[in-house]
Amino acid sequence: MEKIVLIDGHSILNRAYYGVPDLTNSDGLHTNAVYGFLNIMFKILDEEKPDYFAVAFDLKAPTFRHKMYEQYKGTRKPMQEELRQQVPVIKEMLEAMQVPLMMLEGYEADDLLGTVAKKAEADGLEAVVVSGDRDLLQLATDHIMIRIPKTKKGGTEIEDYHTADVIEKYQVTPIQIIELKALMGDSSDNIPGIPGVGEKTATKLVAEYGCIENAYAHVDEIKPNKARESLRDHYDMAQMSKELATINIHSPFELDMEKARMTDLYTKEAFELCKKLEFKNMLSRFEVSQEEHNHTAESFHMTSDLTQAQEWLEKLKKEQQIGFYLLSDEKQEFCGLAVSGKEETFFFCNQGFLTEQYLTSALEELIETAEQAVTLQLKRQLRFLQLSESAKKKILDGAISAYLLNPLKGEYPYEDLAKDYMKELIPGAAELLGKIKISDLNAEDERLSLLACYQSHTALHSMSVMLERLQGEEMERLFEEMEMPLVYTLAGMEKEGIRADAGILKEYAQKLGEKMQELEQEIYAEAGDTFNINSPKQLGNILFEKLQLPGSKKTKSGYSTAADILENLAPDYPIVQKVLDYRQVAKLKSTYADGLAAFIGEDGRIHGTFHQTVTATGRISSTDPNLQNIPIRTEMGRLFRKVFLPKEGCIFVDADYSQIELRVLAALSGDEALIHAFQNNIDIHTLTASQVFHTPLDQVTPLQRRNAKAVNFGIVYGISAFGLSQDLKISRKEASEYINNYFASYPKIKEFLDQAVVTAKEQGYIATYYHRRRPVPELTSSNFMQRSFGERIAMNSPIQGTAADIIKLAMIRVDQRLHSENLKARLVLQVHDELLVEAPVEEEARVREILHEEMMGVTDFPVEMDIDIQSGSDWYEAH
DNA sequence: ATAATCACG
DNA sequence: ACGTACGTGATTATG
Repeated sequence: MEKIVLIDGHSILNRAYYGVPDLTNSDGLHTNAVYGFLNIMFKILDEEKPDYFAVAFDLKAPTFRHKMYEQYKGTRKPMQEELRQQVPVIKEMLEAMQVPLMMLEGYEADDLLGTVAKKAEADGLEAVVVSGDRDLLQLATDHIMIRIPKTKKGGTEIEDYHTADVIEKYQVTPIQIIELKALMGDSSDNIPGIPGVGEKTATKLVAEYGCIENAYAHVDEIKPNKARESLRDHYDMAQMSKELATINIHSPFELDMEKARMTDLYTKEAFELCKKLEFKNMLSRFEVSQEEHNHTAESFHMTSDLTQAQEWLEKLKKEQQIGFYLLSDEKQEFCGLAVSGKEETFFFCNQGFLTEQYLTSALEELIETAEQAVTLQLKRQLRFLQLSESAKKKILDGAISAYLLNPLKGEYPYEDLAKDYMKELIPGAAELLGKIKISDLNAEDERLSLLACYQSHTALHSMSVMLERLQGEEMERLFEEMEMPLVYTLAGMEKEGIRADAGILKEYAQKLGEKMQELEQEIYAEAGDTFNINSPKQLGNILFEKLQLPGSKKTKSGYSTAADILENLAPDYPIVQKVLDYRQVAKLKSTYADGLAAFIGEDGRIHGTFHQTVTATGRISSTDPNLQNIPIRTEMGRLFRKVFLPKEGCIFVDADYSQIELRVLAALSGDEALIHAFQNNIDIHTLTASQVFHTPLDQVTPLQRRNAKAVNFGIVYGISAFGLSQDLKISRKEASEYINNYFASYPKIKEFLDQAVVTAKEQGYIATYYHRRRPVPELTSSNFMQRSFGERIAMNSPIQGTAADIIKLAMIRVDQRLHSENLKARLVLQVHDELLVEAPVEEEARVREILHEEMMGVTDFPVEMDIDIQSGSDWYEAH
């Protein structure tokens, strides 16, 4: 049997608009709705494989049905501008794909869909109607299926309805959907309905009386008094609603079935439009045009031959600026080298005479010869290279420059750089490789070449644009003098790693395991049931339902069992304390005891990864494992620091900035009181306590100091009375009193924080002392919560970011000193305000001096940076 | 894949 | 009235 698919254009476009996060192409054109529409359309067509296909749209002029409603209600909601501008785009796309658009003056899309679907059914076809609008359910029969897509996170789910499905879900026949809608109304479809009649009552009425007219015939019998009276009072409304809800299946519209016959959607015009809209993962659907899609690849060449390679390398030596990319596989094994000149890119396979040794040396030479060399993700490649200091200075990393230009993206794959800075659409790694692993490919596989060449090509050709932008935004020095040198420091730290004792870890794991079992049994005994304590859902049910504990709070999926809630209950309920203990022990065992052990390499050291392009503020992050969140706040956790040891003959020297963020705040704001306090070594939390609580300095109680410390934290986080009240478990009123007192004592800080918000609103971004930018799009949100979030970001980012800049500069300087003074001591960890150095015992004194000089010497603020230095034979002792 | 929780600064 | 403190990453459970 032949089949026709009909799409409700506006309805699906609307669904897509709200279901797909905002997308724009380089021209600033919003494309999310079009993108979502096409995804839904392709999915449906792939599933249905119809013989005919058309899309219905309303015409702009108000239709009869809407006019009627507008008289009643006065206005209609205007369509959002971002959505409105996408309507002509999707129409253009469909026309390019030769899909007929069904439109008729005076009729809604619903009417055309109904008319065509019924006609198709009568002609012996299967019809599939796709809409987000449940009104359409009235069309369902055994041969007309209504499909309602729901854009969920992670994909599109579609609800399908034939007659039986409608009855099952709504307890009424499809045609009675009209009655149902007329009674209960539908705000999204502008049907008023009967006041006071909701889904329940409407369903009951329809089930009982079949239709509205019959319900009115028996209106005296209707049970709920309210509904009966409302029905009586609103007879005219019921009639109008029914008319509004009824789809006209006899509209004078005829679909030209020949034009609707499915042909190839993937026309040249559609391809061009997709390209313009930058729907690059849709381009793969256009098989015919794939070659054109890859036109840049025409300038790529590969070889495994030594003579050929030598010839190409000679050619490359004449280039002033080169791009390069050392390709490695998942196991970090060398796979080949790509080098780009102005016109062409060459790939050298890891094959025959072209060994890793040969190729890396060749690249080192090329970098020496060139004036500038550009790559992406340099740090990964440094394991293969030995560069002179002069060579290091010539290299730029495009992923890092892209991060500086927009630190909110999180990832900077080459295809994004090509799109954003070169207006080139090229296939990404996922598209090139699919699920294939690089290590499974032959050394001469063309896909390896393409991958490396695209990286190299993009690095080279995007950099000029990015440099210009960086210049314009005054971040050139940040890039070249801070971020690029830091790459080498971080690479050194990763290569060095940090020694960790597997034996001690195993011992802790054992002990923690025993403790866990103990607690587990005790918890089960007190709960009178066994359950999975690690499951917040099960735990919440046990605590707040079975045991009826008070103070439950909501989350999206049940009760909150977060620590701050449980801590309130712990003093009164032993089981809660045990759950908290269990959680702590379980965390320590899984993340640290077992977790860290898995990362100890054959050399007895952990080689984690530091990320330079991840955080929004400019901080470094750490993974595999995260070495920046090793426990310290509880003694049981702190013991893990005894696992981290210096190698034979070495000692740890640990230096951390004291109060770096508050010192930065003092410097940036110029607040005299705060500057004076730091200059005179006054305990900052005690001072704040004395100001906030109007108490003489020498009479501040420990509790007051603790609370003042929370206020200081709050200031750095972008203060809010609510946040502070929550943290200190005090009323919002008290919290805002604290804050007011604080600002009265430090007026320039208030000025500074207010100015940060104003500046961020004006410019769209906020910057650190060293010009690092963070965009704050949240500030334009119409949502109060979002906007407040943006304000806190604007207050916090320059502080956190400037502190991050300072320690980055310190790292570079310390690292350079260690090298230039030919010391064996090496930087091994950075934890945001702390540097850990592994030093031969005889170098300890020198290293302490260097740390002191370089960490303090970064800034010349009116407030000096201060550091604490300690040494020890493990990290526990040294910090 | 996402949410909840918790480790750090 | 709204409903959160800023920045991260790993683990576990669960859809």
